[in-house]
Amino acid sequence: MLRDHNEIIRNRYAKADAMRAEGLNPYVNAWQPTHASSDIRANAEALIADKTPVRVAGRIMTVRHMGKASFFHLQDGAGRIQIYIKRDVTRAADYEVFKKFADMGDIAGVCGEVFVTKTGELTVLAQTFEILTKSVRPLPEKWHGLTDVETRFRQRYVDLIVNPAVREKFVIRSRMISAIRTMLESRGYLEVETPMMHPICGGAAARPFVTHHNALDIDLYLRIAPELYLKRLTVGGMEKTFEINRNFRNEGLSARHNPEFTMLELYTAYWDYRSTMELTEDLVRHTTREVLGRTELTFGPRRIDVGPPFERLTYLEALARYYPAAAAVGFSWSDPLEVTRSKAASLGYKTETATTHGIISELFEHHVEPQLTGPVFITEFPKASSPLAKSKPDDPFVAERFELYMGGMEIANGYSELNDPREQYERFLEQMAARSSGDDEAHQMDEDYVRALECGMAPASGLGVGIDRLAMLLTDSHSIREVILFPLMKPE
RNA sequence: GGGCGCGUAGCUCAGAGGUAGAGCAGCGGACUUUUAAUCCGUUGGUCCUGGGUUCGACUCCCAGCGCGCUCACCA
Repeated sequence: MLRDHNEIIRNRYAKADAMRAEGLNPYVNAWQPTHASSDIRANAEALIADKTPVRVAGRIMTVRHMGKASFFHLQDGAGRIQIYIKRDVTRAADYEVFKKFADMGDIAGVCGEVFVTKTGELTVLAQTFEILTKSVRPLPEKWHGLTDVETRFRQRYVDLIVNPAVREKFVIRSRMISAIRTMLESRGYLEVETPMMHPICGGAAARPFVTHHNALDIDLYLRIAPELYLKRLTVGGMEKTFEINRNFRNEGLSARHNPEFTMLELYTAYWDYRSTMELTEDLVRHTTREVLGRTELTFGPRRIDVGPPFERLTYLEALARYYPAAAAVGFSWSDPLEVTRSKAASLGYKTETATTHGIISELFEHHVEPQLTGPVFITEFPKASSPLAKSKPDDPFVAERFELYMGGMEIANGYSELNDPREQYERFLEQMAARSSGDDEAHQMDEDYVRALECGMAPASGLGVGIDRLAMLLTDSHSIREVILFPLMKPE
């Protein structure tokens, strides 16, 4: 791989060797800039007026040779600044270095005065020029850049060099997480870190990755969710906690799924899901305003405004509104399986799914979810699919649970936490029964978690937010891979 | 896993059963305010891999690999 050198690469390695032969280091140890390109732009008038020399460093991106003078742009972390290098101004030895050794893609340092060219571009007139790092591999061309999706992800470093919009997306992602963290801290939440390696896999319904600890000779699961550990902290008296970190699910890849993805989970003692819904709304609105400076989002053809109060619909209301045929049939969580199946069949929908809630979920995901531009809270999920959630006092089939939908995607999920140890134990038993009848995503029994609940967990409510999906919304990205720096790829 | 599509120079892309093409990049030359700089000249290829058909395959066929879209899965 590293030896597949073509003529261009061989020539550039030869230039690096030639530099060494002249006593120049093609990979210098350090070089201190005084200004970023953005600093020069921000202070342009003063810098031009007092002729203060500036030191800037960056990657040579476009070169225009004109005999005994050249223009090029240096690209640094903040943007680009044009450099003018000319024989009768630049130190003679440095001018020679530029002529003999500099290539597009090299990282260079320049010191000089700031001026404006006659075409009006802010420019540094180089008094000195140094190559700080020799680049030997040619960059993609300047017009079309790099568009090949596979190369963009496999060689994200090249993508970041030549596609400024890509960098911008990851800046937005970082600011988004920072805004979330700041807001939660200001509201008294404590950021914690819980294990990524779990002896018992729980907190969600998903297939796990399995690994092995040699010294203990035990299998461990990469976590599919931090939920059960965070609620142990609630038992321990940590009343407001959150964790922003990776979850791992051993499932297929899609535009909305990467096997490792980032989740915000938070827990608040003494709250129920209604309060958590309000917090979720604040969180999304505040973060959007903080990062984008507005509340309106463009997501493909959709316009999403997180400014006004979020709409709220129960699960079955949403099904009825967005799939009117289902309303006519009238689904109910309390229907026996055969009844639900025949109702679905009357809609022309045949399924092998073995539960009432499973069939209704399929209809919801297929017919309703894509239409939920939102922001909209869907509430009152079936208890049978929410084994860690508290049920509604007045409806034994429904859990106090909500999900937030935006852009046709599930963004967040929250509920009132089940804290009755006996009921939790029984729900684990039901999950184990489902597991032994073939549902390999059902929860495992977690005896210690039940023991923790036996100590008494204050009433509490929790929230999970898909950070990658939120980043997709804030950056108008339609694949999760656009907001994950190094998405999973098959090895080359 | 199924279906559809793609894989040609460093990059972006044409092409076609009979010598492999362009632009940009690169290399050589002219040019001291250019910015897709311009002008002259020029190098560069495992046409994804392996089989097959054929006098001849980059092209057609089969298989594989990688990628994309999509369906399934992901409540």
